[in-house]
Amino acid sequence: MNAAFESGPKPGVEDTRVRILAATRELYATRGSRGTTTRVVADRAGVNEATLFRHFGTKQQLLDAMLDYYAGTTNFAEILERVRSLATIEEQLRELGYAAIDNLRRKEDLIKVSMAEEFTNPEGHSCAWRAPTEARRRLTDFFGEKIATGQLRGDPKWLSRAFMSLFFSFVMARGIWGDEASAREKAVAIMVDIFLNGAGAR
Amino acid sequence: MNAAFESGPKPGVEDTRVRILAATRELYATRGSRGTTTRVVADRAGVNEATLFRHFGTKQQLLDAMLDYYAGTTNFAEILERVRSLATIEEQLRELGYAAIDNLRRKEDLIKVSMAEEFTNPEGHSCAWRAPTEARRRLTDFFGEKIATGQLRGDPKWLSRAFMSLFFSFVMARGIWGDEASAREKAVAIMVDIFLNGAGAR
DNA sequence: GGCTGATGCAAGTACCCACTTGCATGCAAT
DNA sequence: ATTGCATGCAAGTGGGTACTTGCATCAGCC
Repeated sequence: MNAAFESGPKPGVEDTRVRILAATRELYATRGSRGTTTRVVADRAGVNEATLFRHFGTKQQLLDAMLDYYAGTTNFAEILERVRSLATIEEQLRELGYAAIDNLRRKEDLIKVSMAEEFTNPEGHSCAWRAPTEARRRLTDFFGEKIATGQLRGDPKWLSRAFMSLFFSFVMARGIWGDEASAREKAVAIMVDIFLNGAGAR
Repeated sequence: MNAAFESGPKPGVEDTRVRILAATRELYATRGSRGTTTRVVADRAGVNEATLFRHFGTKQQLLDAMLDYYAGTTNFAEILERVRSLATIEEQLRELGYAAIDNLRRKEDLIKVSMAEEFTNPEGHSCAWRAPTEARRRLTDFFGEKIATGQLRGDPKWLSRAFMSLFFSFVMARGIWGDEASAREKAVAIMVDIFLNGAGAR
């Protein structure tokens, strides 16, 4: 029986799990944890509600499993590899900006909801922050090297914080402010310019 | 009968309203709109549940009234007045940074929850964004002047966006990243420095 | 064929919630 | 004193929700 998965469940089982997790994510992102009802999750997953409980035991455990499944770390090391191959620091920062925006957008729904849930639920599922935290650590290291080689100045921890802030807000506040949704390239160019050279007149 | 409030409700009535609104804010901020139950609101306000409905009709109307009451605009014009009296642009920007952080912190709870609710609820109570939107408009104007006088360069809309991003994220992501909660002054100094002069080595 | 384990199905339990109703109370203006 | 109004109180209604249970089905494996 599927020798590749020695101790794992049968293929069909894993499939059910994933369908449930996907449905959970959809609902969690659009209705929040309190708005996510087990019944609707089961329906959307094309699965009986009892099956859902047989798999995950509890609604809370289901939510935890979902966040664990979807908020996994992005391969930031790989991105940095690509970035390092670029010639100028402007190009490198722009590439990082693109990566930041793309990754944030991919999980925008989860991040927004988790941000509030963290407030809203005492025992917040903080695993939604695993990826950003990891990214920031690596970015701090990267900026540390840049400072060492004289391309940047300042405290790498604060630089990474400022840099990520620029793009974090760009994604998160997109709906609030005038949008200009298509302006990804422009946004990156401007933010990187400000980050590198400042807004002061020269 | 209390000639000062010709058509208004009696003093005791207004008091009840406010107590209910305060309790609603507390709960909304810590449990989200779905987690805010009329019963608990009434209890916390020291008021009968029926009274709550007699005042606001509907839970939704209560939430709307609460957000309208608490998310009112901050007097940004006044802040700009104070800012303009400062000598250097560094000082002015720092003062703006302080104001941004203070205002955001004062409504941090509402903002975080509203950010998710906007996703979570189709007809989001977008009035939570009134103040930030207003602030950004005025900040854009302010930066426009600075560009005209040659103290800043760039597009005022993007400058205001970048500037606010720096502080928005500082407040919103405080819990996520290493915190350094007390670092308000340091944060402002560093963010303003980056905004004005960039992080590029000089 | 017989066993095992994942699933479907239907009904049920024990809550919780938004919202209502009818009546009593107490305060304040007239 | 009487009237009006805000409020308290207690019970209730209709609906939703998390979670359970018992049984039938159907697949693959021995």
